[in-house]
Amino acid sequence: MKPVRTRYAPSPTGFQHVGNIRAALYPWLIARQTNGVFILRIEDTDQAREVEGAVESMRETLNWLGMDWDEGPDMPGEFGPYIQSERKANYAIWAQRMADEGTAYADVRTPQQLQALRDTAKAQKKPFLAREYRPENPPKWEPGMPLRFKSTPQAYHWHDAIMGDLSAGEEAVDDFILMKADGLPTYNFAHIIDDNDMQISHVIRGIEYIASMPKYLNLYEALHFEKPIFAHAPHIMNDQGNKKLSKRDGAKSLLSYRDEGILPEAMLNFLASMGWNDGTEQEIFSREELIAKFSLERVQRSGARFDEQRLHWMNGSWIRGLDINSIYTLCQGYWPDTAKHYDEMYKKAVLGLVQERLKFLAELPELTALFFEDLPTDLNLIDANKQLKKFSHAELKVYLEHAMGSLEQSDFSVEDLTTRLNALLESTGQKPGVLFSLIRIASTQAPFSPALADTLHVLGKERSIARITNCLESL
RNA sequence: GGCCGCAUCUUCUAACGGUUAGGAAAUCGGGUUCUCAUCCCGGAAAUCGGAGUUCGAUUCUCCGUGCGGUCACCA
Repeated sequence: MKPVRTRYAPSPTGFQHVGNIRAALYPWLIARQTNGVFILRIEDTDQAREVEGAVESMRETLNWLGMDWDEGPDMPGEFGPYIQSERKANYAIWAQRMADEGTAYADVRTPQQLQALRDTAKAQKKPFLAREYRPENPPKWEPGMPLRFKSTPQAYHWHDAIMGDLSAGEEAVDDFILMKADGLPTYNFAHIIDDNDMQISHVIRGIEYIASMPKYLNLYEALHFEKPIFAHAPHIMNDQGNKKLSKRDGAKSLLSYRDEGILPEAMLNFLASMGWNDGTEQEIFSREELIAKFSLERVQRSGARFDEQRLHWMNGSWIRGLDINSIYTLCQGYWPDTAKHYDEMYKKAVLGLVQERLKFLAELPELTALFFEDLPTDLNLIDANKQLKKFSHAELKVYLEHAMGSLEQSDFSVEDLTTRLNALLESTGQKPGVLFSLIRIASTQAPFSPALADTLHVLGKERSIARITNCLESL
């Protein structure tokens, strides 16, 4: 068995979104579970589409997710360089060899001429096959001229590790451009040369390449290259389910999910479980479990729709599993401005109360504002409350004053507060829905908050009493 | 349009040819001494259609239909 060597080979054309990165996740998982090698290769043969900073942002994305690579632009290996524009000499050698052998020919026709041919075929309702329009006396190929593969039409049956047994007729095999007029190879040529040079064992990529497989298979044979294992993963579709996820279609950068406070573990879990499961009812998988359990054979053959709600649920689940120190570290940078005057111990106490409510870290300010600043008294909260609106302000004031009497005696430990709150229920003869709502609103001025005794405890005696006094004055 | 592929609740999905078609998200109802959330209990919710093979089909075959991908000197 050949050593496992997989690769992720993005083009530096912009940020990485959910669709792209899943094409990196599968080969990474395969490499890691087999103690194989994961390679990062930059496919920058289309200079026109290149975007400044794209490589850096891609690197940042992979780092965030903890997807490390063993060979790449910044990790020299014995098969480098790992940037295609630096491998021109390699392609030139193979191009020359094919031209000499006659398995490729110079094609100096202009794009306009080619397009005219296609248009004619289309007008005649005939499929256009470049191999049916080979130039009669092509010039001898020289670097700088477009070079076109001279295919040998035949039908193919092949196996795909995800899609299963596939086949296509010979009409799917055609001549295609290997070298462009700018001296650079096309993807179709470069990736096959590189995969061979780099001894890639598994070519794992998106399903958009499946239509080209017959052509690639034909080229492998012309080159006498050994074929790797192929695996084509279905697309992740947009939330309407009608298109593959793409930047044009509004797909978000993966880094923007990081910025919103999605945990890398959750993102990895989510990405992997869209289109894959281990056959059990397990939904939450750690990085290690994913590495141990993932298999291409169990990847779904149909596209999956991107469901952000499910991502949030999964992220909340990961957040709940964190210990307080970890979550405190992660929350740096997400606190409301008003939190800057508070110490670590206080913030950790607050986190303890809101942790189970957090779906993503950027929600922190709205969930915790009440712990860091006194919100303006808002009697609407009382008037709109379905338990409290039945009472007059005067009646509520009596209850609240009564509660104050007891709270002023409290040491504000959770235990004492709980005892007192319960006692208050008896002495007023009131339901918790009324009494606790009243105290909660008076002391937080927030539409919702964590459990009452816990909240009062963290807020502290001085602050709680002051807020209730304030509310009392407004009633 | 040609070629290739896919098809289970709204969504992500499970189910050696034999199951009351399972789980999770979302949603609805109830409980956990207030709210929000967590947690627990419960409800509603699916095999695209038609033939065929078979004692028996979500599962195998064929035909429709729908959806996706692809037909560049882009990847």
